[in-house]
Amino acid sequence: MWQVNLGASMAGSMKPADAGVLNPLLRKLNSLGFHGEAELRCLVHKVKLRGSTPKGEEIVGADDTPRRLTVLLAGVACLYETLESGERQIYDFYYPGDFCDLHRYVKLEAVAEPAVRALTDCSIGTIDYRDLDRAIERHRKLALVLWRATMLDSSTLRERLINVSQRPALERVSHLLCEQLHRRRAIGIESGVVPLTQIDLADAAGLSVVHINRVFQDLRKLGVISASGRTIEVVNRERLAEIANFDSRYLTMPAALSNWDISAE
Amino acid sequence: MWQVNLGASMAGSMKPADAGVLNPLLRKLNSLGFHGEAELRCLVHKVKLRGSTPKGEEIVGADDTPRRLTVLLAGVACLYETLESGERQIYDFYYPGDFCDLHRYVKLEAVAEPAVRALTDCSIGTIDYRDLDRAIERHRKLALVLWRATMLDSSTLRERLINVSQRPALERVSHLLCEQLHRRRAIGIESGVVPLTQIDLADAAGLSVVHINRVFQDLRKLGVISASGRTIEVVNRERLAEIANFDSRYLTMPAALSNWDISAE
DNA sequence: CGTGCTGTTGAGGACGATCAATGACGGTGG
DNA sequence: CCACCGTCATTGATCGTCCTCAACAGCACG
Repeated sequence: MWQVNLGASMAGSMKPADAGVLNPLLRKLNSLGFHGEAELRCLVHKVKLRGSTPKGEEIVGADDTPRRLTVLLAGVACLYETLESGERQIYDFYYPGDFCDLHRYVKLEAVAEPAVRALTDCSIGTIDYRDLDRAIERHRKLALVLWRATMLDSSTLRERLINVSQRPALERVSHLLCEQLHRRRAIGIESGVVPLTQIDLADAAGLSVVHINRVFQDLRKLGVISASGRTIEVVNRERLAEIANFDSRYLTMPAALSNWDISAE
Repeated sequence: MWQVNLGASMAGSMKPADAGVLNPLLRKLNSLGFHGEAELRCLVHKVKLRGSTPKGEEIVGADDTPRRLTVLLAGVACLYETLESGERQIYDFYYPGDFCDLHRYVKLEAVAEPAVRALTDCSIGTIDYRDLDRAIERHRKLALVLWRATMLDSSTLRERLINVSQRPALERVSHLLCEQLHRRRAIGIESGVVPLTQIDLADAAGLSVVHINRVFQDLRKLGVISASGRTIEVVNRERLAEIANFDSRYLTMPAALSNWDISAE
């Protein structure tokens, strides 16, 4: 774990080594409406890189007392909770640039909260709350931007509820796959591979693994996903989106900036 | 619609007429960790009372361009969405003091968003975004407080997802009822009456009305709810909570204040 | 005194869960 | 290189929860 040094360089022109690592975060902040070199640097400056977290490992525990914000920089993780019954419910997936535990920043106090776990090998960065506090103090718009980030999560969560509550299995799984593809594309990954297991999808869809598998057979028969071994690969996005009745709007934040731009800057 | 005048009086000592109306909001802000006369007055001052909204009426439309924040002052409302299939999914219930459309404040731009509808006769108040912006500017902690309010909504939403995704019907309905009782108690209503229809519960639980009805029969046989006609009344809370496996923690915000108290005041 | 909305009841059927094996793959250590 | 093990995927059979359709009853409203 070491402090990132951006030097005098700007985000976009960072030295390749650092730039590559933190780019997802910059991209994310941008998509949330946080532009401007000074502001960006102010926050990105404070990111401490933590080692990589192997697949299956916990990134944020349920009872951790939060002292810093976690940002996913590479890999795929999930927000989840394990119920008394032993079932795991996945609330959300995280991709590079996503904040893993923003919900704890405003809540504080170690109430049992959902945890975050690596679904593939991940690498993460952290920002101490103290640094975050100071950054917000300096650039008030940052509070709005982070708030917006949590509202995007809410939006995803609502969609997840619809998915689980209303859609039949085939549509449900398709929808989930569509979401993954869309989010990966948003961070520059064009491939149709979804690096999750059927188990992960089951826990997100609220279906049994067995049934997920049967749905996969159907999707293969429909020529939507590849029949190859382990890895899930979508080979026909259009068809998939049709089946899923997918509307990606819930995943993106409208570009318009808030009143805060006028009144609070 | 008229501007509330608190005069020189403080929140707690307002003239009965006004005090009664705005008390739920004050209570809510308090529970979110927003104390202090000046701060409270600053915001409450700006509330404009709107007439009462009859049961069934829409309070916030799906495509409304938001210009003001809506606060529920009396009655019960819900956040919902109507799907292509015609099904209604209820995401959350609102009780007096709750903000109905805080999610729009940070999102802006008229994307289709969930709407809010009155489930009983309601009365609401509004705060213009401009006033809200100014209040936040003056008392920075207010941004945190409102952010926290949205995070509480998220918490409820996660619980709703668990409910729909993992719990069998009897437990599911019981859980929903427990939540209503708990939230009503939090605003000072001790009665066991839940002023919702079976239809409302069905749309929140993701179950058919028919099945909800059957679950109700069971709950009556178990002596948990009254057998009387229309109104739903819980007569044995303990039993209900047992059945539901209810843990109310997701509904309340830990009292602890944020770092912002130190760094941003 | 109809007309709606909500609640109630019955019958039949579908979707998905559960249980129980088996297969395939990848990594590990001998 | 092979044997072993754990994880993940696959398949079959059975069962149960909940849905759908359909009809009717009750209360509340104008």
